[in-house]
Amino acid sequence: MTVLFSKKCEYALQSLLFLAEFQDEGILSADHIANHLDIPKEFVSKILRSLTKSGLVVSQRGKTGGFQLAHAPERISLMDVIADIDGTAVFEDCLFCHPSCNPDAPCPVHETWSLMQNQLSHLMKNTHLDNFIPGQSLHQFQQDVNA
Amino acid sequence: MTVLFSKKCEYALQSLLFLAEFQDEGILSADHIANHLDIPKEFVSKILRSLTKSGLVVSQRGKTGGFQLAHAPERISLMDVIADIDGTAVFEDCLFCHPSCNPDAPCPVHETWSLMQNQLSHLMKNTHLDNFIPGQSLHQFQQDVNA
DNA sequence: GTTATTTCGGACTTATTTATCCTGTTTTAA
DNA sequence: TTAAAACAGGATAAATAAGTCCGAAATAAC
Repeated sequence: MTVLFSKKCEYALQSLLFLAEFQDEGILSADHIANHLDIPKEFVSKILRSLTKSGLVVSQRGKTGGFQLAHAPERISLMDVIADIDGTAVFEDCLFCHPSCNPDAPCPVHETWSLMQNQLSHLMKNTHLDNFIPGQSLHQFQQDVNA
Repeated sequence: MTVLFSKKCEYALQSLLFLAEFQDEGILSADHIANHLDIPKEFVSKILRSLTKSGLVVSQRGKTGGFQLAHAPERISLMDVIADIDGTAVFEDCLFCHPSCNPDAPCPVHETWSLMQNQLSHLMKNTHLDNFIPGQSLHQFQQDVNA
């Protein structure tokens, strides 16, 4: 039932994509974001606070407070978010091998799986928040996937 | 911290790969498998029992009992195992979209992500247990990944 | 200054996954 | 016939992930 990323990471991605899309509106509260994404408010709040700590967003306290991207959407990659929340094991570890498998004594699919991992990793690194804003071009994506 | 598949699925794959590799030795006990894979014995036992129910392996009770593949290794794909244990959501659901995203109103990476999912799905469907037995060719893999 | 609203941070609860235990049944071999 | 070894399966326990709560500090508007 696992779906590549943790719930936390999924919510983080969705929240940042939301912040990117409505960047013009300035600071947005956790409550506002949670309502629009249909995600538990307190959970979003907690996740955004941790993203604040790691520097991906900036926060403002007090009435009319909330969160905002720390950098331009085109400078925040999906990998930045994923690495911060879930880590990079999914892009590095060989899943199908017996425990003894390693680069020196690889299992038969080691190379192939590595290839898939590299493609995934490449896609995440080269996909930025701005690619999700309606109207953006898909050129970069198509190139990456077919590379 | 999620790594594509659940622990259960990972152990299932490793156990079946082990059964495929040592198919000549006939019935192997959960204890034997667990020892070689360094996985909790009772957990392996439980997983193999559920695989017995779904027909991927056959079991024999009593002293000298154990498990064996229900079909030839070349007829069991990784997808068979994954679909049985974890389901296929990871190959179908769009993770990056706002909840409102769907094929009719796709988010900007919908197509690209679908492509990645199809590649992954294709790889899992076209990779069979026999591909992991030492000495097997990698041709089929390389074709799939680069297709 | 007071009040309302929001982030901050930690403690807490709940749900799910992972792992273990125990009792029963089956089968083999001595 | 009996003992040992193994699967069957439900109950339980431990660990992790997901989600909630609350008091405190900050800030804007009145």
